[in-house]
Amino acid sequence: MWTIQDEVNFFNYAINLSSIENLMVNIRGKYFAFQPKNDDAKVNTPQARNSFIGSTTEKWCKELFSQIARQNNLYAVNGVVCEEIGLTRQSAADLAFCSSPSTIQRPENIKLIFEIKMGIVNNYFYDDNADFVFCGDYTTHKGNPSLLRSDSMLKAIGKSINLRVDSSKAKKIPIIILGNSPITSSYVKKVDCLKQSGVIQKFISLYPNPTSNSFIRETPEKGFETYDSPNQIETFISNILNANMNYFSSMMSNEKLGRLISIASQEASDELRGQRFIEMLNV
DNA sequence: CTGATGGGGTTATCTTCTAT
DNA sequence: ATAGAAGATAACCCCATCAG
Repeated sequence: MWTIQDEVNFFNYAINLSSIENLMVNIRGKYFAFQPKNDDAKVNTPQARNSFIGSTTEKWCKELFSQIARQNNLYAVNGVVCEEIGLTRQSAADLAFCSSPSTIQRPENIKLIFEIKMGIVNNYFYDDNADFVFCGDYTTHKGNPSLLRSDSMLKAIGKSINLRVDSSKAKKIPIIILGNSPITSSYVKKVDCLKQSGVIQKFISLYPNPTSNSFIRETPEKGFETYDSPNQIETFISNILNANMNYFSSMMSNEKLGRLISIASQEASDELRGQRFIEMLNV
């Protein structure tokens, strides 16, 4: 799971590829990951670390999830492209479970899509020994990491909707959002509604203890959950991979809906009735 | 060049607190 | 009871990077 050590590792890795000026903000001669909450210095904060942290968290998730993928006879792949369902080269899937390790995939070989919205959560400063030292959780600095940002939530929801409306070929692919922070109270109802309506199967925080203050650990309908262990993730992922679900949506009159139901009801089993109904919706 | 993505800094607006 | 401060929210903008 996500820890302070992962964030320290990130800075130690990135400092070799970049400079401290590109990674941290200089406040009166001292470098910080974020400006502390009560600091009033007018500082110019670099944006250069963003793409570093983006690629790092995507690889981090691949490592965490690849074992689970293999247990299900699948591969965890970063940057999956599938034009048929709207995953272009410019807007690939951050991480997906596929039946082969290739980044170019056919829709039927993509079994699960992850959208990753993770970043540096805690604050750090750079000390005289060139070490990155923890100096407070996300409540102590001015940044607003991961799923706590409203527009990160909107981006995640938007990308998921893009997949859902681009073609019906993605209807069997569950979508999961991965973060490393809690969510705000204003998104509690929304994530449960997104789960209920099938657009997004779950928002997950991979950071079990982001603060000692109280925070939203999960929502009533489990549209958002904070996971404490890889075991929990494994159970959830295996269940969702075996559920054989369909995404469907529409806007139609009771009459038309009733007509479809009565046609579907002539099939011989629940399995076939469900299948027939979904087929009719996708015309 | 354009346009998209990444995380995240900034700010207008609204709500809540605090000191009269 | 009320004015102003402080805090929270939501959405805007930023900029490095990459693909085409």
